[in-house]
Amino acid sequence: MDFPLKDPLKRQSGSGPSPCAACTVRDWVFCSVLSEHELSRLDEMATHLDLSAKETIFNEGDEAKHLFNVTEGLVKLYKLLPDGREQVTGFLFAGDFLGIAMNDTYAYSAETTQPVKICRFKRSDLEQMFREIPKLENRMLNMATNELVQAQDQLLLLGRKTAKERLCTFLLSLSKRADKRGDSPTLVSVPMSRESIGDYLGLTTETVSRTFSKLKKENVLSLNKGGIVELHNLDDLMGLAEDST
Amino acid sequence: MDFPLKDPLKRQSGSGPSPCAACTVRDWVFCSVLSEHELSRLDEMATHLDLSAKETIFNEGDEAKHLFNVTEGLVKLYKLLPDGREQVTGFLFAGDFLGIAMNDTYAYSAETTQPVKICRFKRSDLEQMFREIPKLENRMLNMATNELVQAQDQLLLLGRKTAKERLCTFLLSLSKRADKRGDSPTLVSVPMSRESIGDYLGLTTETVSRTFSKLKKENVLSLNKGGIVELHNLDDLMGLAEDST
DNA sequence: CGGGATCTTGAGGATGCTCAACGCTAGTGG
DNA sequence: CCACTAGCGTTGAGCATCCTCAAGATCCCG
Repeated sequence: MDFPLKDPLKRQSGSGPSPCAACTVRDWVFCSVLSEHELSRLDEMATHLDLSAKETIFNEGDEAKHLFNVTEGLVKLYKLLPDGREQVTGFLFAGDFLGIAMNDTYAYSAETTQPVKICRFKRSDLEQMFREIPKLENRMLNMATNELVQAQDQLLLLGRKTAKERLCTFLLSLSKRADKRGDSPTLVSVPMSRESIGDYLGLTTETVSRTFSKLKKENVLSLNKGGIVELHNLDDLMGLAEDST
Repeated sequence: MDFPLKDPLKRQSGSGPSPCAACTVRDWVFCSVLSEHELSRLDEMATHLDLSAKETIFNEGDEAKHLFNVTEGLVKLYKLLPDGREQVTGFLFAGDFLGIAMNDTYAYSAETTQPVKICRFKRSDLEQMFREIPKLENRMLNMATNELVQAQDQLLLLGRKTAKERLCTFLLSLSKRADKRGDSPTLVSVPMSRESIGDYLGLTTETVSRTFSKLKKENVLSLNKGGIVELHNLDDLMGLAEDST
């Protein structure tokens, strides 16, 4: 186990005195239920970190001392089998919370895929805050519930969908997220590698690439510059995501 | 959508005046954090139901009015694709809680596999109780967290494991549950059909059956009468569950 | 003891994987 | 500013695992 964040001060982001108040993703995250006063207390607890691409945030099995909030960039969560096979359990974008699925140790590894800005909290600090602010605990339960629903959708995908259905489902979910952020739902940024997509969808790099090509040929999408995928018809895509016949 | 439990009184179990106090699974479920007084209040909220095999408890998309506690039998949770493909997201045994993964509507369907005894609570009643008893909400968050960890293990299984590894992982989890209940971890009851196992593991009935036969031939297990599987060596099985080479 | 459902086994086939080569692109350093 | 290169993406051929379809065996319940 390595502890890449052992000396966080060196890498702390140089933001102002109260980063939380200026946080661009504040309304999307669990902070949204807090008052100004509570927020400033959260501020004191938070360590703000800047990470570059391909850095390990923590490893599966590490003692779960921290919780995180991603404020910028892309984080990959994954589990490994002894022989190296990898299953990506999720991608975290700006505004996503990290650290729900765990007891005393992390149940998966977390690694940056792109440069990332992240707020780190001591677990004990947050748990103390939960006890004092019940609505915060309630918010956490809600978030856990949502994650569980998502995980179950992913079980259906991995257990029963074809390669084409899997990729269409994935693109659709990226589209929905983009829409929620206020970005275009048809010009979607796909910032992760083919390999990571494969590890998320239970496929190989090659099958992901081939399936992209097939969808391009069928005029479902275009592959633009800079990892931008243009989705030609979201309704069609929704059909393809559930039943590719 | 059908509502098979519309007239619960007809089917209420004939237990004594305070079934919760006599509940055989009490210590395993969320009730365990409650005092005697709180428990009797829970009693008043609960409806105790007896169901036979293959009954629908609720369907995916139904308004989530109730939460449940299974006290006896076996419940199957599943999701369907439009063309009928099925993914089982979990099996619930005595002591398991039902209703975590949902917001306003159920995210999956629930159906009895064997005759089942179940306690039903109105969601609004329980939520009121959560507000009054924070440790209950905390317990729910814990349970949700555990389910999430399990779901992620299942993602790894469905995305990256071979048929043999999947079946061994499944048998091992049944063995662990049996052990926790105080039953033998090597003489494990497998009360669900090959088809349900397949729908849980992302395989077909035939592949499940063939894989059982293969494991039998390799002397990993025996298939005894009455759906009892004898596991010959749990350590070997743990190896096979992660790496079948 | 009979019969329907479940389980097992077999043969053939399809989807997705492996191995391999090639093309593209972005980042680097001259 | 451009050429180089390493990593990533694409495409192809052959193959393995698991699926489909089908028939028989077994179990369990009435």
